[in-house]
Amino acid sequence: MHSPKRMLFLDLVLSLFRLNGLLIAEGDDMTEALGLTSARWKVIGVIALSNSGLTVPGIARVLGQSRQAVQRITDVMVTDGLLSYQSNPKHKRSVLVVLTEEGRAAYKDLRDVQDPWAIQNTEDIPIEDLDAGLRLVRRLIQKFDK
Amino acid sequence: MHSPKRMLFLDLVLSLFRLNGLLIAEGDDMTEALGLTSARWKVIGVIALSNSGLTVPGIARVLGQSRQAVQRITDVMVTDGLLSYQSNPKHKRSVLVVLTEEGRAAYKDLRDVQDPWAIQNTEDIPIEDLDAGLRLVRRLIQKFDK
DNA sequence: TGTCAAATGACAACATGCTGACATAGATCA
DNA sequence: TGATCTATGTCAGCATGTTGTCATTTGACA
Repeated sequence: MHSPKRMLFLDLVLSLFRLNGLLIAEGDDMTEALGLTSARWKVIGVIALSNSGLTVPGIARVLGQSRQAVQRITDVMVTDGLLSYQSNPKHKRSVLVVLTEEGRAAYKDLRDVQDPWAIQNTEDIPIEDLDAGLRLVRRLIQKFDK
Repeated sequence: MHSPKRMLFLDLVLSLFRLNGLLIAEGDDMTEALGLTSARWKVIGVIALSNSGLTVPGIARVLGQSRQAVQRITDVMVTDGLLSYQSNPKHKRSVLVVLTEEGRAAYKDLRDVQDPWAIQNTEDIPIEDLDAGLRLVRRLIQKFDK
């Protein structure tokens, strides 16, 4: 008991909570001028990265959130003109969520602030460290994502 | 642009969001039978690990959250008998938050489920990997925690 | 000591996540 | 085909986080 490994892991988990909060705060600060929030640029990012259209439950699966939470965000974003719903040939009720012109512009603006941010905050971190970290995170995700 | 490092970092950030949600879900499942939630065992953990007493804003600083959010949680936990407020010799208004008997019992129960969980989920991960991951996370925290 | 900035408590409004419940559409299979 | 299970939309309730505001207490400093 009190094995170093166990303590290390619990420390890692608590630190991840902390980092998560800081990253969301960073993202919110960064996109405040664009009228975006963390919940919104997550959705915009997922849609922009998908080739074919995505449904609301599809976005939720990518983000690992409930479809209801995503639905609420997308509804507001449609009202705000960033997204639009497009009839889905594969499903009568479940529409596809796509970026509007305004949404694509927002994604470009997002990239314009996000890229320098990413570059700046990794310039003193070896790429091997980032890669190893990503592999560990993915390994843990796979472990907990049942 | 589109440098591998930048893409790697953004991928890492998105994966961290995903992992954060999964860890909270894990914690909630694990402590459901104890009548705890993620917000509550975070608070209990912080208090249990502190030698001297902590004030509400102090807990908030450790967790990296707003004092208002922590205040609301602790108020409910006092009502539920897990915590109690103790007059603070150093400050007339800002009381110390301490664990009650019931709170200490809850912390023990928490440890009883958390320890096996930590051991089980790290048995196939080299301690060096965990250590490297923690160092990376801490490095990023330091970068964003102004 | 007197003043003033920072810390704290308290309250409100709001954003974002969750789960539960129910009806309907889609998919699977005997 | 028909029965049945799964996926989805929708609405509701709730937990947890944020920010903003204002009064009060602390603490630092001229």
